[in-house]
Amino acid sequence: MSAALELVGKGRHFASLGIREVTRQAGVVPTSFYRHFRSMDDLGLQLVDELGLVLRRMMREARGNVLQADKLIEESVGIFVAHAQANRSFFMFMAQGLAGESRAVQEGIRSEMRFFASELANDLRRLRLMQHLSDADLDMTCDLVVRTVAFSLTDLLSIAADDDYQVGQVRKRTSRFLQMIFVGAGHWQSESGTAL
Amino acid sequence: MSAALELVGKGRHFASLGIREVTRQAGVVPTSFYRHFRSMDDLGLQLVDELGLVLRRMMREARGNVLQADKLIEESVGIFVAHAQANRSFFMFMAQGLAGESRAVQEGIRSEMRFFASELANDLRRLRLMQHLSDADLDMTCDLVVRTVAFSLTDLLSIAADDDYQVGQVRKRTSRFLQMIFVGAGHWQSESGTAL
DNA sequence: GGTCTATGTGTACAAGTGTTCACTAATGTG
DNA sequence: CACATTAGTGAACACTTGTACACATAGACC
Repeated sequence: MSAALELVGKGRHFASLGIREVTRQAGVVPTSFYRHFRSMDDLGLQLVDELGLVLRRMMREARGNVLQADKLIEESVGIFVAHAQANRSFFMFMAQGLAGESRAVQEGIRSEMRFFASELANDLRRLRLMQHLSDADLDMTCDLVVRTVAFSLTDLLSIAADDDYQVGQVRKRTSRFLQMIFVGAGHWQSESGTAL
Repeated sequence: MSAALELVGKGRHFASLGIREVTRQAGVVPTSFYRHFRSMDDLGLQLVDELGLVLRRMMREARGNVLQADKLIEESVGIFVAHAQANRSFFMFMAQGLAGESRAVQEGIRSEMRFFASELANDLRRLRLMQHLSDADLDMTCDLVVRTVAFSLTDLLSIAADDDYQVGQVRKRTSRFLQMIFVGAGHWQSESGTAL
């Protein structure tokens, strides 16, 4: 699994990896592959499971570190970016998998994102934020937030990991996106029938 | 090029396609490939160019058909969904390419999206909408809109093309996302420093 | 009609592919 | 200690792959 991630981290697409290639990178003979996985799709699925762990660690850290509510967005985005940088290959795999060729992997990643969104909704409830929104509307908002962050991932992964200026730009832009979404959420319902 | 698209439409990932496979699908001998393309990456780049045409056709239709401003979002999303359905393989290629393994294709698609966003901004200006936003803020808003729609693409492409109910759901959800964004844009600046 | 260009064909080759099978070394458990 | 399980090995198989080269054909243009 690490070997596959390393190859992805080097710019390869998961869908184009072969069994021999992965085992070669792992410094192991091709037949050994079958001791652990039935197929490449299987490996992909197990990677999705591990991705879930990475995301949960990230959530835990975010919950611990975001203290003052007025910088909630900036700090959360910062933590996200930091984790994405620290686990670049993992997040590349995630970005690839969303439109990948294994339906199962695709669904797995999608489900991780749903989980993430619902946890975010719970956190907002716990913090007594956005209390005027119905449950459904809060869920929708969080879904939109998670999608927006996920898309920023592709920005982040397409620039050099050590290009601090560009990374800063991505962080700033993502924060503003989220601010706009939350401004919209703040004025939701009251006028959701008007304008445009 | 059509052959490659057909394979993508069948669920394959572009990055995993080989020259022989594509030419086989095209009903032509492998060596013929080199008459038209230098490599698979090259083929991908030409597909991006053609994708640009598809997107422009879509914009033109949207501009022609969106008459009453109060249904602007619903109608635009409807047109987008219709085009995505009619050119499923093309849009699959686009979704794949965003996190694909060819840097050039990636950048090409990204650039098409930027163009799309800037055209959208121009249209809004022409319609005298969102006039309280600075140019930069309008651009940002349109960027966010385009990203949101692009992400909906992955929802759309992951469900059966003839599942009208689910397609309707995607359309409805996408519209609500955009509404929320525009509500946010409508209240931008005035209070962009407050709350959350 | 002769020539040029674009496209496609057939053969060939070295290298890489997924999978199988029988074998081996290490590990922890009774 | 004996034994079962787990992880790794090496050789072999039938294919598939990218690419090179010389050759064929059909249409456009003088």
